[in-house]
Amino acid sequence: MTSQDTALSGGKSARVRQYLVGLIEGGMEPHARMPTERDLAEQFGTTRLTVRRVLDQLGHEGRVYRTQGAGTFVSEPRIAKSVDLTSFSDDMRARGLKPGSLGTKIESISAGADFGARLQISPRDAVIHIARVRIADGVPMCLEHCYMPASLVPGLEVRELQGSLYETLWRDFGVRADKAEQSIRATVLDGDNARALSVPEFSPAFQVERIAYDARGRRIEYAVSIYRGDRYSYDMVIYRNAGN
Amino acid sequence: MTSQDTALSGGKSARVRQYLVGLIEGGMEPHARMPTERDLAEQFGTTRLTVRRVLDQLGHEGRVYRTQGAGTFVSEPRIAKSVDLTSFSDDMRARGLKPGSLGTKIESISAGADFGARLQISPRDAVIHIARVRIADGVPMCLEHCYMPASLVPGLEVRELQGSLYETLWRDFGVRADKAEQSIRATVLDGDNARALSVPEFSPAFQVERIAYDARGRRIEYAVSIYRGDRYSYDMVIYRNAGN
DNA sequence: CAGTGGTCTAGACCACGAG
DNA sequence: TCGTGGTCTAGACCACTGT
Repeated sequence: MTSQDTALSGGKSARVRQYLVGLIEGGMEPHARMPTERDLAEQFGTTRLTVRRVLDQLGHEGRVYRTQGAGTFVSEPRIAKSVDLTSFSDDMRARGLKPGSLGTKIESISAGADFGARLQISPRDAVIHIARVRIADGVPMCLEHCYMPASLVPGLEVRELQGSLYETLWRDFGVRADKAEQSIRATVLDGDNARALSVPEFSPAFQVERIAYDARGRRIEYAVSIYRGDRYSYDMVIYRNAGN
Repeated sequence: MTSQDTALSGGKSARVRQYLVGLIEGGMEPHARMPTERDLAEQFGTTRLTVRRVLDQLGHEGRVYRTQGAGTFVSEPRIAKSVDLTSFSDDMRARGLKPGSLGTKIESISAGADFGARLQISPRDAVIHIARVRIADGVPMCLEHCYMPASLVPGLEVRELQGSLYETLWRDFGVRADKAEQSIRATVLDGDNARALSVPEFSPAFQVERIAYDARGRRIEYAVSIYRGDRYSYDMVIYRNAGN
């Protein structure tokens, strides 16, 4: 849909990206200079434009920073990549933790006005509701409620949900989440939620609401998650845009 | 530094962007189709690449969405542009509120180990500390502590800080914030902070830490802000990236 | 000054959506 | 089938950094 997809497809950008990510993760020191755009273009038999799209994207993800006239440099690793659409599983693995779930429940309900509006389906359509406690290295991190049009995931079973929901959607149902709108709010945990996350009542937490879309713009998921505030932060790189 | 700057400079992208933002804000209905890339390129005497950079950027900002084969469409307005580097003042004005400050204090301190490291200056260098309660339509929204190398803002006075700090930096000191690394945490308000924001103790809040850079990569600001959780949310559009 | 990233041109072909 | 956005080519010139 935008240049992000570059690396998903089999284009040249993908190879350039893999190479550069390999460099970054494979031992380049922070603030070390990356190869120049022109060198990379020649090395991969492509043009600067292609290389630039990849480097700009890596810049957005906070993995490199670029300075006109000087070069492109490896960022310090502390900046996370929270402005990607990632599954909880991938997120935890990227942090070196082992993701898992507790007490996964699946039910089918009718959408009603609320979920109907959010998923843009009829209020009478069936919706699959998945509730899970997500854990990392055995520690509860997040309470997750996910709602999907039942027509998208016929016959979804609990046992398919060991790992990443998005992986399951893609592997078993050919549905791919490409984009999402996400809203993050600050909240405190009430008794039930606090117990489920093994933290004291009134602990700070994030409430994250998300609507995910596939490449055709169809809404495929509405999710509400509660993340422990003591274990989570959102780290991002932001740029100044035009004054509009 | 990246394509964002396009619209800051006087290039053709700027004109295209202004035109498109004008269309979006000037009455196009949500989900209405925007002009095609080829039409825009012809209209502005430029190429598709230039138009595409602008449209991709607007997509990232959540103002339009794009579907291959179908076109580019205006987003529903509810998605905010929180992944921009904006000042509190601009942010509030974009929401239709009148920004202001209460109890602004400026002091000069020596950086010490902490601010020295964060601003990458010597611990003995002077640092300007600005503390303010930011208000919108007279209502306290946010507590802001901002630290800048004193050498960047010689002679900065309280009276210059009526509006946006970033505007003051640019207008009076030629310093422009182009990029920032930002970390958002969930927290609860203790007594003093709760009183300053006129909310009950233990209310949920965001703690936002930010290091701002200019185009040359120099650190120009370290800021810690506490935002009321009941008045604030972070809304963003996120895309799925390569698997890496 | 040489070399880097930033912007832009003028095309091309492909993948996909809708009629 | 036609028009859309997605990817890519092979150049060009400019702005800026660092020596």
